Amino acid sequence: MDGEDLQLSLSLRTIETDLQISTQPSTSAVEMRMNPRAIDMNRIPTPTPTPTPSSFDVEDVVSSPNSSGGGLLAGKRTSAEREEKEGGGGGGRMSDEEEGETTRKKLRLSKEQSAILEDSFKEQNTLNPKQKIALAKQLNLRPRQVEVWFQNRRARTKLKQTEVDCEFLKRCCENLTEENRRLQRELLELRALKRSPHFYMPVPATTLTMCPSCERVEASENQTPIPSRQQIRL
DNA sequence: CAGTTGCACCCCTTTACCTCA
DNA sequence: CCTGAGGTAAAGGGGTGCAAC
Repeated sequence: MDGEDLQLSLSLRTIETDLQISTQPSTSAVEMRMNPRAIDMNRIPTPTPTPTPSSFDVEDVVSSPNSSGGGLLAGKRTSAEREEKEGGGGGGRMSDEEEGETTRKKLRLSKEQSAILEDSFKEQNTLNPKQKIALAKQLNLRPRQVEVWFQNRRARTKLKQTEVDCEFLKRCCENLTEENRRLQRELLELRALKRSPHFYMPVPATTLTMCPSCERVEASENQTPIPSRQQIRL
């Protein structure tokens, strides 16, 4: 599935779930029960009287007049986001009064939102701007939130993969250590055998060659009584 | 054509908040 | 009820690619 297809499927899902979302409270009743203080940060902060769910999208999309095709918005600091920040949303310190109203609260994405994001991530772990906007609209989140979620998700994936790789290398290391111990033991045994007076007696004109893969010692006729370098070095 | 600038995007690290044992 | 640990949304900084000038 290429980007365009994903885009189409996302758009379709947007339409589908828009219908569902519109009939559902954005903060689940369960969440509110669990945390009565919870503010519904999943909703776009819209000026009070007439909440228009899609109004932010319009502003966001037009926010970057310079953007050429690939970069409608998101990324580091779009003008819309800067405005958002300066308007009091973001990191900078502000008065207590302001804080009470506009401080970014740590939101918890609803299970439904997380599930949809996960599904999208499974399809594609990066989003183009259009997909991001569509997904944001579908989830009733800001595009920047979707983008951040994908960034964090990629980071989590990478961390997990690193852990798996680390575990694999650890096992390799253990196996090699064990193999090393085994070879050391074998070496000692062979040295002891070499010191034994009967070592050369039974097979005077024969040398011992060990196959490194099957670890079998094979006796073979040899013209020279002295083993070559390729043969076992004791 | 090379250099500069602005923008968008990504990754990484850190911070701040939330949840749970 | 308090607290520390773990999870995670979000911020901030640095690097890179691209288009316009």
